[in-house]
Amino acid sequence: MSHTLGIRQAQKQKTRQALLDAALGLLEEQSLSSLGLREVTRAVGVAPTAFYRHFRSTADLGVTLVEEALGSLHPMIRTTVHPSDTSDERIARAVELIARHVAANPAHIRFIARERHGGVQPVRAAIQDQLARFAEDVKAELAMDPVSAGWHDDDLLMLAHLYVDQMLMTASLFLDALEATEEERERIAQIATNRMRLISIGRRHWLD
Amino acid sequence: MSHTLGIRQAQKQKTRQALLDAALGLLEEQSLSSLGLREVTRAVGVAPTAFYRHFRSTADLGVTLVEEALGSLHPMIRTTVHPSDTSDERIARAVELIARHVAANPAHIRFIARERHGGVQPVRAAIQDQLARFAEDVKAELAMDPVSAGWHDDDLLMLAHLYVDQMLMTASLFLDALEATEEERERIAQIATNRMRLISIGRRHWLD
DNA sequence: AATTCCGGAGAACAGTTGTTAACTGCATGG
DNA sequence: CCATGCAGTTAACAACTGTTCTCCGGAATT
Repeated sequence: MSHTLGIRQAQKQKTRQALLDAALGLLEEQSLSSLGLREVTRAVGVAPTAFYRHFRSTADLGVTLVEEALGSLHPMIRTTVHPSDTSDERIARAVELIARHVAANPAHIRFIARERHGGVQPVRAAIQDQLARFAEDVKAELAMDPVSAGWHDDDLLMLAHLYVDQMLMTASLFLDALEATEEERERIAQIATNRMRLISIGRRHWLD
Repeated sequence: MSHTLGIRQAQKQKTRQALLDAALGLLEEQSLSSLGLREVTRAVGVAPTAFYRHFRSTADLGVTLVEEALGSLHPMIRTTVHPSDTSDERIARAVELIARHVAANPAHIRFIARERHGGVQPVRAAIQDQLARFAEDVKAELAMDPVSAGWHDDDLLMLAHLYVDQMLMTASLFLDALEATEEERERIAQIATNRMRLISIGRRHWLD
């Protein structure tokens, strides 16, 4: 099935990835709406015009970055929310997993948090789209849980979105604490855990 | 106490406000990190150099905008969260109030949501600072409620931050639906209400 | 082996940016 | 009434931007 692509397309994808990586790096200290295409090509060491061989504009590149950052995260989300063990265990696992993911891919997370409400409409739309898909995933997993018996479909989706937003908030908190001490990060993990716990408690008593 | 300032300082504050207003308008379709000072002065109809009489940089202007957008909101927050009537009544009142505030000041809210994780550090810091103060306000009001008896201080602050974040999320949702139909906005209000309700339920059963 | 394809380079374009310096006119305080 | 202060102007600066067109070299195709 997998066709080893010629050295031509290989080179193309290589510079394309270099452009994406360079852009992601530059976006740590600015927003996408101020990212110039020359800036990116300069960072890669390539002519400005080469940019057009890969992206129509920086906004287009941004949409690709959204895909790169969130596209492969769906399985991760599903297994995390999957109702297998205790609620508290699940929460602890989720917080731990978020902390690891942020530490491993800080630039991607920062990009998403920044551009979710950023100044470039297509990118905003792409992020909203991915987050909505996350919410659908979460909803599907929540529906399997016996706790969700008797719930309205709308309320289940509401809760799913609440969880997704919470995960992003948590990620953003860890992001700000990347340079901080171990104790500080532990404190943040504790707060994030308690937030999730409180929401889960609300969930259990929703139908009272 | 109030000293009517001379026609000199009056004119100065007038153009200063014009700069702020023009910037806020331009920021509806871009991020602060891409806002140029010439762009702003051009929109006002004033020489580029005049900008320096009022702000050191666009980042400086941004910090002022944060103050303008959030500075006067503290009393509003306190009275909204104040434990006077039923929890459900309080929530309905809060959602209604947020909807009105967003409809009345969309640009300010958009600016805050956008720059909260935006690319300009001083502005980010100013927003975080204001939000932290909101959380302190909310915590103080929550502490008055008998429901909060026996709560740890940390958990009370955790809940306060959760409420603050929730308000901003709700505001952002209303923002995206400004152009939408009345029914759509009503649907969003319903979802936001349910989110708050679920959190409040979690709060009531926190000490179980 | 000859030809086509195409990622990237190079140069040039009109227009933009932030910042500087020296100025002008008018409200202000003595 | 006159001298000072100061908001805003004008002009100029080097540096930067996105985009177009033309070209090159080497991989891909025939």
